[in-house]
Amino acid sequence: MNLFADIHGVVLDALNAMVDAGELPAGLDLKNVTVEPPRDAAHGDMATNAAMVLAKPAAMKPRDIAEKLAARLTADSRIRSAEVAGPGFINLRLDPVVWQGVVLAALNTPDAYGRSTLGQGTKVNVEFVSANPTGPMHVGHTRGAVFGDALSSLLAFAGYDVTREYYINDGGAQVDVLARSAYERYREANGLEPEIREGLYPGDYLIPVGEALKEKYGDSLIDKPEEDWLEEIREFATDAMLAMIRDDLALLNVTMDVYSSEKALYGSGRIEAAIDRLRSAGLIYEGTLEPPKGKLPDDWEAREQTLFRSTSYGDDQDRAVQKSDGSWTYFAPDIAYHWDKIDRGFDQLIDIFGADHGGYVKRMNAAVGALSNGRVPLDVKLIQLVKLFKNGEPFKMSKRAGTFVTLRDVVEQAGRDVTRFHMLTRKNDAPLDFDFDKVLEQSKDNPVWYVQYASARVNSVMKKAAEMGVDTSDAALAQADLSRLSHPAEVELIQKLSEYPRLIEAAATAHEPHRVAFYLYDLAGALHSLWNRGNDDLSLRFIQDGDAKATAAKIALLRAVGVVISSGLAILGVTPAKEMR
RNA sequence: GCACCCGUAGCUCAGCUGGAUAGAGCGUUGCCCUCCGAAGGCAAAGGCCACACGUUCGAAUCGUGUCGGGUGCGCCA
Repeated sequence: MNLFADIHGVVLDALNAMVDAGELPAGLDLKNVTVEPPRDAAHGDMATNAAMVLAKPAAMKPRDIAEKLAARLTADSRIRSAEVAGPGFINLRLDPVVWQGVVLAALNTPDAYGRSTLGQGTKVNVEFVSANPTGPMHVGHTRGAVFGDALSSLLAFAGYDVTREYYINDGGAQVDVLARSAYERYREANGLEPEIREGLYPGDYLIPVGEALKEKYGDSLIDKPEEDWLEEIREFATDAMLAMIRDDLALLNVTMDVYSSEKALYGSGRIEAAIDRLRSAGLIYEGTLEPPKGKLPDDWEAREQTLFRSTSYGDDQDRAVQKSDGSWTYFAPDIAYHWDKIDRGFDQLIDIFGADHGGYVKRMNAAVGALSNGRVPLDVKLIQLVKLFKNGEPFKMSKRAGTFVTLRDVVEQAGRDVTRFHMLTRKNDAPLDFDFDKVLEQSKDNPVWYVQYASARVNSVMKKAAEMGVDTSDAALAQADLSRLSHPAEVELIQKLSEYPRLIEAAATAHEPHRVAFYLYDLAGALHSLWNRGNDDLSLRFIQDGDAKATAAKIALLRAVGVVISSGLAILGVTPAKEMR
């Protein structure tokens, strides 16, 4: 149930009826007609801009359209009044029964309220994290992981068929570095002094890998040339790192549907096939790139290489797919990988990158556009940095000193729910502050706590009501006399609930899960506000001593709020709190 | 030099893809609570939405330009 969509439908029907009656010309484009909540409550419950949008194409005065439309709208039983205001808005006041219907919808189908068919089963692939399998995940990955997972849940809730996918960058030189680093730890496990040279990964996390290697190979690889062990150790170490990454993701409750390997693309002919496809479209050529502008690398020299004509698809310059020595650039398998996703039948692709990879957005868009003939849209979401703080002081990280903060550190200190929620309290392309103390603070300026507190309050009152003999099952509450929820403060809360389905669709369309977090904060505020009014006005308390009917109605509202909070938190991957401690 | 992101209250940020008098938290200033419906409540002050043009009935939102901040910029991943 989406109230705004319903009323939007009423407006459209009325407009069509006006066309039939000759009050409006035929063939008008109605797509800009909207129904939205007004900013000012004095403007009623909803407003439509129909008259203003249609005035010009219909060659009529907005107020003339508005008057006629308003008259028709009031014929609908859900609309109590429709008045023309300002430049041509029509302000609608709804019958109270309509608001009661919102509560009922939440009670009748708690798992479905807010769900949308917007996606219509569109197959969407969300690729995220895709951290190099060379070490544990750090804070930066954490934000990307939470964002990707929440976006995926949001899209699924909005009716899309979502696949969560991780692209394993196991084909490049960095996994060789991993192998060499692991080899040193293997030597260490065999009682030798490890030589962690500059450029190798010094982290302790490879020590157990070295020990596991010793268990498997004994000392048989000691003092052997690299070509004898590199491949085996690389595979062994990559597997170990991937297992570690899976464990890290599990800490956040993130589960991927598909892991795709870059390495598996090599030698399979798929890279060649992807490039050939571009070539047959005339988008591959041999050429030399202009030297980079600005600071010129001192060892720069012009070389001919195989280039992708990404400028045909909006990129600033063409991009190399093959190095001058004939081997692939990292971009080539990326092209093949995205083609593979297109090939698997996805209708939409979403990539989630760190903001430092912003320079690759255009070329990926170019590649996907070319490979799918424009059929498959790619939306690349960039995730900005997370700045860590402790007690308001910047928390310094240094990879070299081994003091970089891992995902595990964050989750162990802040907790999964707090971490997840807080990571979504900022738009993805805005930098995020993460203060280990503040996120655990119990105060109104901590959104996590504020929303959880609302959830706990709902729970505690429900429990109390049940103890007093109120039947708090959804079925029983749905029978309550909801017309008793007539106080403006109560109606206001219901109106907030009515916006949820609309919010879901907007957030899903924009690929912005943070909107759900902000909405929940708002909703929690509305609940707390009503709660606080109960301090002064006893008639607004949820439990009305000696008035079972009033209590039932108020508990029904409270439960409906609980339903929406749980629903929204579920999208964010956060477990609602039952009590605060 | 070019591209992308950003510029909204003193601070940190929202702003529902173009709607009416631009919002929240913190901070500031007043009242109130301190009877566990505890971990605060109510209210006020605070804005040329960086700037300038343009599109539109209507712009924080869209376009162009300028200024300021961040990021990236041959074969590295």
